[in-house]
Amino acid sequence: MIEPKWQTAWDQQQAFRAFNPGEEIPASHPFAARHGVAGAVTAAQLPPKFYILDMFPYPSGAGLHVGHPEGYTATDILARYQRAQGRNVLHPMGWDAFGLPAEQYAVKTGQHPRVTTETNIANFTRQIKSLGFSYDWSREIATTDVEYFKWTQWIFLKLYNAWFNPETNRAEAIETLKYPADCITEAQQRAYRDAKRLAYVSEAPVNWCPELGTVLANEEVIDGKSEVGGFPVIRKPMRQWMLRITAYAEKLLADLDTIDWSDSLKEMQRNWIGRSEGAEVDFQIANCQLPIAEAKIRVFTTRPDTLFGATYMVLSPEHKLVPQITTAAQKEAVEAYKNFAATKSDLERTELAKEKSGVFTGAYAINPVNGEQIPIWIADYVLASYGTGAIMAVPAHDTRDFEFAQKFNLPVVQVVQPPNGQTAWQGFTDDGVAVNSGFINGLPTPEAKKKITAWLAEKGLGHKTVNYKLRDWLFSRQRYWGEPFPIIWKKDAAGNLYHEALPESALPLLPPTLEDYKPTADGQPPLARATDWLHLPDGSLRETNTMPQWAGSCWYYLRYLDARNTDAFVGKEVEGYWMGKSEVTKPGVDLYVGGTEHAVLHLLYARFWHKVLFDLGQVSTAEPFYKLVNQGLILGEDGQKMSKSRGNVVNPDDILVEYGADAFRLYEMFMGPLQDSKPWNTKGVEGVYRFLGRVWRLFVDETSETEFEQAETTATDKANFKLLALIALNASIKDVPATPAQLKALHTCIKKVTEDLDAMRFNTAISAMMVFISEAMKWETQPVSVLAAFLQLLQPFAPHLAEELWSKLQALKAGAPATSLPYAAWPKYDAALLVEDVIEIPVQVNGKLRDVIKVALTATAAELEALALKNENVQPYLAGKNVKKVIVLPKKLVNIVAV
RNA sequence: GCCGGUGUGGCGAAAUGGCAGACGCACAGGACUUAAAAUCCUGGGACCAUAAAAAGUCGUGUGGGUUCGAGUCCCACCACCGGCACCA
Repeated sequence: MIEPKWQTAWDQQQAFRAFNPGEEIPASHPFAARHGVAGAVTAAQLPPKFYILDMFPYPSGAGLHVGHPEGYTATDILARYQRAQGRNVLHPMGWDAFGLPAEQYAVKTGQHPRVTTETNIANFTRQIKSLGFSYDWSREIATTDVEYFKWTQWIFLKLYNAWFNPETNRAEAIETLKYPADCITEAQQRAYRDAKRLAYVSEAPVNWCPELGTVLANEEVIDGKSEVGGFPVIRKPMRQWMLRITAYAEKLLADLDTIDWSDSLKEMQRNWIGRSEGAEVDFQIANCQLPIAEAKIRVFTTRPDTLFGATYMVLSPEHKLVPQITTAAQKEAVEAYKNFAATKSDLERTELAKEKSGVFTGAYAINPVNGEQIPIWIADYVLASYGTGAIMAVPAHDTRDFEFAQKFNLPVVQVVQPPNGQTAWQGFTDDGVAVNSGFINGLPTPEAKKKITAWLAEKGLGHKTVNYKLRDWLFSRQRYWGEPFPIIWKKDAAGNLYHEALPESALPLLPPTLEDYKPTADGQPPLARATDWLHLPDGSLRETNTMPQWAGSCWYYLRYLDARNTDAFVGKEVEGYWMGKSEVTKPGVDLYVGGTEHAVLHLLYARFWHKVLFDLGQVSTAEPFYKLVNQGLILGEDGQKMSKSRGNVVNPDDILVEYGADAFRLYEMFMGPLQDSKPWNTKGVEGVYRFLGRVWRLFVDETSETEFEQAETTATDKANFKLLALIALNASIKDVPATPAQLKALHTCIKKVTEDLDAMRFNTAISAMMVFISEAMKWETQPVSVLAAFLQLLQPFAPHLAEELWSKLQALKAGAPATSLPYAAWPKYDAALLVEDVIEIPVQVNGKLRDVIKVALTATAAELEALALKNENVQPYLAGKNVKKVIVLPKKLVNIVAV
């Protein structure tokens, strides 16, 4: 009964509304009372902001499991803590509501995905609200709201109408693009412009998943299978929308140093971006009919120092020079191999990876450093999409080249001497000393690289360069339940298709109503079924792809700032206040908590969008999320990952019925460090439930509670919160001054809880409160002031119980006006109250503990040494030995070194 | 293969280089009760010893090292978890 009472009260008061600059603050709101502000105030008049964000959930039909509320509880505790510390706390919640399950359900039943989505959101809302989180629900958003995805489409237009200017090193409006001299006609300029946009169309082979009926981004393909569902993925050439995230590779990498994320997460992003420094080198093709300028093959290598050891070259089967250099004799074999490589699915490519394959083209290239003719092969171990799609093979010092050379009997020439004479040079890939390498002989690898790169540059044969593994982001999906692209397709006079953006005034572009959500018979996306929608009066066609689920989650944290703004995706002043940096506030989101599964997808995409918006002057920080913490997985009671098939899923609803939200919250935090994975144990919930019971019994008079229980069982109205008034406080609670011992217990607890919350050590904070309660239970009288301070510490963890007891305690305080607990100023500890007069000092002999002595705090080093040496438990260990040295750390320990 | 992380009682865990195991679960014993539940109190790393204790020895994945002193720092190895993986 306590929990619904307070949840209702918080709702009615809008207790956790976060106020924007310029927003009307009701004088009756506790925030106004705490900070002495009311009415509309400027950003400068508001207290410093604290933006604490959860990764918003996908509202699935299954509802919450116990993993979701772990992060939410942690952020809620900190939100409440920061509120008590006097911050203006922004703590919002919303829904990542586009997605496949609702669409698949629609395909099966014909029910509109929106209906399914709304039902699921309602269920999630109920579950989340039952946990007593202090979200500002007035800012709730769903990515599927028309008013939300209008702005998602708007941001897409920003990307579409921007290009990355390498000279200024940032994105700029497409209008600033200068055309080359030979770009004259409208069509030429359009083609040039379209090729530069941050959102562009590509015809490249994509990851097609037949089972899901859609393409997937590289990041969504794991081991040749779809991340969702584990279905096979094949490569298929298709026309697709791409986002030029590669233009931001360097910034995405470099700015990791400016944010407070875990090392492992940063490392994952670094690996994904995959920067590598090296050189591009041109190899002339021997005896070639092509014009001299075109008759060369450019390769990328991180080991230019091994150039003397390049004994053959390999092109990817898709390389554009392959048809031109292949000799008549090899034509058939090369064609066959190309077909073989093209039809292989990604999965097969991975499986066949162990065995190298390839075909000789019949052509030769000239090694620029020694003029030797080396054969040119094609092989699928060289990827078309990385570097230049061609390599120089140095079998002696590259594992893959070595395997290939062994299989096809190609020559292997040593050019690096391993530093350790024992190591075989064949297949040695680390740094060493250059040998058999002409003018770089004798140089260690780093110097050899430098010297030969400089030599290549001087001769015009090559230059230093940087490559990234990161690929552009495949941004279109063949789905119904996603944001439609605000794009139309037209034909020019010559009959060529081209695309054009809708004007901003045409937003939002709604998806059409459909009877059938399946793709069309000829493989077109479901939107193509809506012929009325598809065809515009002027003969142009709408784009039928939709955006991926990531689109909505790329910027939701910005919409929360100003969720009901109809004029802009976010107001400028509002954005500046919540994301801005000051002496006390961090730039961007102060704390973002979510699962590690989004390490490279969501977090990379969102950073990319944010950087584009930053370049375009739409937001004020270069990074969206200043501090990020990944909560660990909660495993089932069997220590296995929770899953339906294992039958070890714990439903929070069941725990709530049995133990209540406060115990649930407390247990989730008490299990262990937030970042660690740990198994669920319902018995553990009982432990913290017992603790809350002890808190309750410390405060409450037993007789009155019995009366309440009787009244409750006979009451007709189960939600009659007034019955709670029957419960009286324990007679031992009095408005009297606290004793020194009581103050010491309290302030020890305040110190520990405060420090632990600052460091996000929730489990040890709870244990400190347990220690305090055990202590307080022994007291004959409990001063109101001490218990009130304790309730303030407890409030972030167990807000319902704390509020109820607080409200009763306030009545007992003579004359003091009732303060709203969530806005009561966080207690400060007084270090002077914590000092002991007599302390215990361990005494060691040769590092082993032999006794513990009690001494005055003020005992000097000399006194401690004397006490330790004559200690009777220490004496036996000194017998027959010389005391060589005595280490004395006043207030800490004594260690006697004796031999 | 490469990168990152983690190894502490029966279990979840705690410990600025300074008394290892706080707090909690489970367990055992006791109090209250006709009884049970709830609650309260007590105990608890292992070994050795003992009627019981005290004392003692060992103990933080393994093996070395640094230090007066190591769960904590360094080196090597093992196991598990996560990520990447023909990226030249």
